[in-house]
Amino acid sequence: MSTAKPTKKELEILHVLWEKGPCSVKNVHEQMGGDQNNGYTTILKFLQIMLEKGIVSRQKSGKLHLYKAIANKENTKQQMVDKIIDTVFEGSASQLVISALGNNKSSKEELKAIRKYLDELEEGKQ
Amino acid sequence: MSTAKPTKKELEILHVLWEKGPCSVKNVHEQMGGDQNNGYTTILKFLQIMLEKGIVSRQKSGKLHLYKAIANKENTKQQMVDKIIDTVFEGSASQLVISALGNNKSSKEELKAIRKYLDELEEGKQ
DNA sequence: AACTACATACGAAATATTTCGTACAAATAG
DNA sequence: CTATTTGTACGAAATATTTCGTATGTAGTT
Repeated sequence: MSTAKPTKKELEILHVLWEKGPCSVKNVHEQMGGDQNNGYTTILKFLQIMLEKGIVSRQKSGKLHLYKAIANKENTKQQMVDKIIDTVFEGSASQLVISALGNNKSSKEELKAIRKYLDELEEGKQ
Repeated sequence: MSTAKPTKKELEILHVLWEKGPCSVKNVHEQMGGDQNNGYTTILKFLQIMLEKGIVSRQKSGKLHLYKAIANKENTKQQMVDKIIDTVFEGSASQLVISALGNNKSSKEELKAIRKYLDELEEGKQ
């Protein structure tokens, strides 16, 4: 149906685009820590590949290109979670949830938020 | 610290080993749908690679080898979930949980199980 | 002994992902 | 005008993942 799953590096780039909105290659490169972490043309190449794959769109702005994520953050995350439920948890979302909470790092506030969300879900099911 | 993250195919194989316990190459191959899906030597090669990487151990049994997963299912899943929380959900487990339940496919029973788990967790926090 | 059945080992091809060098184009500074 | 700066395009190398062909070894059969 929708966009192919991003690779690890593509996901990093998407995070920048989600966070900052449309970016030039330079913007993305800097946001990702500059030459310390990636060559400039590496990022450029990725954005070009992602353009081909339909993961991002672009638009000329003066002499440079601004790249924009096509898929939104929520959908993409949703897809990735659905996939992990499928490949790792044999289709059981609750197993994933339990595993997610299993590291015991969630604060009381977080647990509360989840409970609230459960309430809303169950109301919806009536 | 622990085992390197398994690749997609390695994970498939691990699932078989977790499910069935120690297996011969043939067992794994068959469990994964036989020649329909993978050549016999493909599975063999993977098990050998996984042996090198320390993901599985093996033991001679008569003239064949029995391969056994070293990392257990729970730890491995836990690691993968922790990683996704980190790379995709910026460290927030509750965001992942909400996303996991967001596809609305969870049954009432599943939701109930989660609620119960939350109860246990919170008791533990007192 | 030769044949077959069932195993393992090894090397290498096919594909996907990641990285970057080099060439080229346009605008601007000296 | 030449040099520099700032940008894109392209090709190809490096690495990781996936797949399988071929060689070889060991029992058991005929």
